[in-house]
Amino acid sequence: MNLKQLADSLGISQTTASRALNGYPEVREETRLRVLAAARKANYRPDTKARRLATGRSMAIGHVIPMTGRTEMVNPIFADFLAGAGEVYAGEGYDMLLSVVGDGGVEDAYRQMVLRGSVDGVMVQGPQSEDPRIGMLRDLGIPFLVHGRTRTPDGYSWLDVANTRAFARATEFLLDLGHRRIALINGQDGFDFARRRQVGYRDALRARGVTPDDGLIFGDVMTESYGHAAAAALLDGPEPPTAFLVASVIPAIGVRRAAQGRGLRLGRDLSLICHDDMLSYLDNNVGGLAFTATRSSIRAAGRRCAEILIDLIRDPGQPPIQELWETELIVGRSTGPCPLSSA
Amino acid sequence: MNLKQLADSLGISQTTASRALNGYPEVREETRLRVLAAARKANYRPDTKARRLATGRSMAIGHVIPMTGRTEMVNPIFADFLAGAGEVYAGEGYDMLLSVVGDGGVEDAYRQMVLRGSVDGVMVQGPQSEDPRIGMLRDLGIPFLVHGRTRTPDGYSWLDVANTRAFARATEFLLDLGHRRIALINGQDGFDFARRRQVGYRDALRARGVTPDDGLIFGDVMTESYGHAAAAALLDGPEPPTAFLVASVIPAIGVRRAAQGRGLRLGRDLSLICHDDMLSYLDNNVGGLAFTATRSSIRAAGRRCAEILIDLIRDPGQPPIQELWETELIVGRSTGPCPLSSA
DNA sequence: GATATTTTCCAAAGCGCTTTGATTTTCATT
DNA sequence: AATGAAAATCAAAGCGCTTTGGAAAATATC
Repeated sequence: MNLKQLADSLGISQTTASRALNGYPEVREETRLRVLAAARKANYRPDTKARRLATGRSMAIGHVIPMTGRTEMVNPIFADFLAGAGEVYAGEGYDMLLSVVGDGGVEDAYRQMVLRGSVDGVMVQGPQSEDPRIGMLRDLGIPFLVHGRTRTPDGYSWLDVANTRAFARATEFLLDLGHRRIALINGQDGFDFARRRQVGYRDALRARGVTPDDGLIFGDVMTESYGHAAAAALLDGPEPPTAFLVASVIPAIGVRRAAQGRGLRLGRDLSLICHDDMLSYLDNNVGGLAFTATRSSIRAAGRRCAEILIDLIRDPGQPPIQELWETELIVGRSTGPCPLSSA
Repeated sequence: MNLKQLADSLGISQTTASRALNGYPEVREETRLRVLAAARKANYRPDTKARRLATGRSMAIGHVIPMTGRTEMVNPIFADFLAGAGEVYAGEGYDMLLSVVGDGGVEDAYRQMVLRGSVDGVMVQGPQSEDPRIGMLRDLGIPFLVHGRTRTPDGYSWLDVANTRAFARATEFLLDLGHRRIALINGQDGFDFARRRQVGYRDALRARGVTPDDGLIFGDVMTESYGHAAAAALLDGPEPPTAFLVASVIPAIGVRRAAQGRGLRLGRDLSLICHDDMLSYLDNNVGGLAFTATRSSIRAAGRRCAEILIDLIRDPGQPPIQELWETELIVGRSTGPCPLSSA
């Protein structure tokens, strides 16, 4: 059943039928109801392929999720972000177009989407400190929103959490508890969020007269086993840290495993603060993991990013929208005074 | 730049240009090269919106991911499955259309996609034992593939792991180690995979003369805190189990936390086997979590599901394709002889 | 060299919708 | 009843591509 058939069956023109369905005012109320009723009865839905061509809008937003490295990992954080964004898209009538590609193909995936006119806008996740996608998308002239920032975040729209401040505060919190040897189990080098977090950590240490020790700083893809391996190496080393600052609950679980495997209890023998993206399956509330954490919902970020991007699509002329979210520092049971500080 | 402009700039017809680009034989090799060169130079890509309307194929496959319950959780397992499927789609020129909807809107989301002609086929994840989506999709006459099965898996295409056998084997393994009180920390009731796993568990117990105890069986959304809560309740109860059979590494991490919080070490004081979907960020290999596990890569399943679905789309007349995957039982460090069995 | 074939190209139709510009109908005004 | 304005409808063009049914050019056959 297509529009023509529907219109014919009612003895009206396609134009009128189309207008009735799309809520245009220039159609008599009685006619509109007739059309609506017939459409419902026939289970008619306008063909998106035709509608998109006719309107020139594809009513879709592109996401590209990269598979990182040899093991082809897909960040679970992306899933919650997608869920948040997807919620908003659904509500606003947009489709989400997802492209899963190897690390090398990310730029090309975006270019394809845009050049082929498959999307009205694209979302950029996990920007590097210098990220070629941003210049490319600007050149292509497509609305886009970056979740995160680059080193010099000017001239484009983004939403980010205040990573530097979050990690500075967390570091200060540990310093206040007497910790001096604080390890940073960071995300992968190159990502700007990791850079900013390290800046916050280093600045906070220096502000208290503690010289950052490069031997305490690790950076890698944020898996459980990475957290375990890093913590194991440090704890078995000559000068183990008394506290850990960890970039995500996932490696934090690995750190905890390493600690407990050595008979160390978090919050007593060892302190840990992690950044908590509030992943739904790894809930870190009172009944949950209960890590002390800097917290910010990645799903809420996804929702807001979707809203902003749709806004950008609807009004492409406006100046860049930039939004910086503060994190909460919530105190769990994984932190405590430095056991050596009285010694 | 559109096809007409490209053709005009070369002084040839749209037809010829189209054929040259799409690799049809009825165009001189020299002409083809001219067209290809001009297209590359102009950075031309055919507009998907137009192409889709013209061909009648949307070259897209629909996925619907539900947000479960009040807390609106999105299964991280879906992310790895999507990644696997997405890989194949990209290689075959299909787009992935993702719809994120509340539990109640799943059916409607599928119906929308199909009726509006946005997709050539759809993927069904996480089927319930009786799942209305299957009848609906069959009625709609769209190619679809189910990852998992319903209770009576006839007349449609699916790919599933042998859940019953996997959990029977795992149970037997624990029985062999002397365990008799084995808890089942299952997935949520209603999902067929959970039902089948429970069947495997119960059958294996009964086959050895152990009467299943309903007090040892839990079922819920597979979060970390669920695993923790269930294990805590059991361990603090009057007759704690000596072994746990857990539906996923995520709740298994929660079980481990509950155990360790009570001074119990996995593999010595308490045994645990979980099902491992081989999530990339929660790798359970030698260096990783090292749970004894029934293992099957969800990402590989995603890949294979995509292949089958594309096959189904290309040749819709064929009989249903059904594939049952066996799991591996890999022995980690979380299992050991029942400490009470000698008592 | 004339005819038949094959190869190469083209004009035009069509995909199912939206939207423009014109036309008809209805209603208000005198 | 005549006129003008507003409301409701329609025919047709157009979105950018693919594809059908010929036509023209190149090649083969006699």
